[in-house]
Amino acid sequence: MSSGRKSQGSQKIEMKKMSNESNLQVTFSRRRSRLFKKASELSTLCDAQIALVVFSPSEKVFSFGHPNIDTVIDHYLSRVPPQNNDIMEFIEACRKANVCEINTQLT
Amino acid sequence: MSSGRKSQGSQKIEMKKMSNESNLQVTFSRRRSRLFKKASELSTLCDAQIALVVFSPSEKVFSFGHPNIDTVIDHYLSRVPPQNNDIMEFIEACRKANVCEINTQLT
DNA sequence: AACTATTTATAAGA
DNA sequence: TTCTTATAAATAGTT
Repeated sequence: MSSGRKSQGSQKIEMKKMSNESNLQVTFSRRRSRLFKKASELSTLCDAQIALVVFSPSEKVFSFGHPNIDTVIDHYLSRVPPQNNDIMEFIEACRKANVCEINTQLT
Repeated sequence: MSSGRKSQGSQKIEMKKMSNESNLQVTFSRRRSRLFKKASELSTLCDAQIALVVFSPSEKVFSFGHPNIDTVIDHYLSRVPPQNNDIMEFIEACRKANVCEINTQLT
């Protein structure tokens, strides 16, 4: 006769790097997409600014931002050194323009 | 006598900004902490590089990074313009040193 | 902050 | 790889 249950359902797993490479790939793909979904929901429900960047073990990059990832990253980076706003603005302008007039005198 | 059920359990909610400010605060706090937990779990289980920044509606900032948020952000930013690596390296060096020798000749 | 009914996520197996 | 299934975790509303 049948062995009964087809599955034991979700089991707790140890919080350490998964050793089985195939399982790791599946888990990464599933958890990554759900993480981005949750980030998106949080930004929608609560109007929160969010930046999320994930690199896979194979260096593929996934990103999400609300309202825009670069704006949020700029916001985060510029928050750190308040005394350097001139330079931060210059750096942001460089990155946005994708070109850098490095001889410009700012000081 | 009692009205019976104490709760109807989790109800689906519309995916739009919550109108009730008090509910929004509670939901933001709960979902934010779970989002960071999930990000941390993903980085642990799959050894993925992750950067997560969240600004609350009141501008409080929360961040997480594995192995380090600045490393991941640098990685993300430098990835964008492959033709501008000299300038990107210069910009990163500026930010890390928290000072910028703006007259340096790179070209 | 704790409770609870329900929904969602999850891991393993098919 | 996609689907199923039993279990675990998250969630929204209430107290």
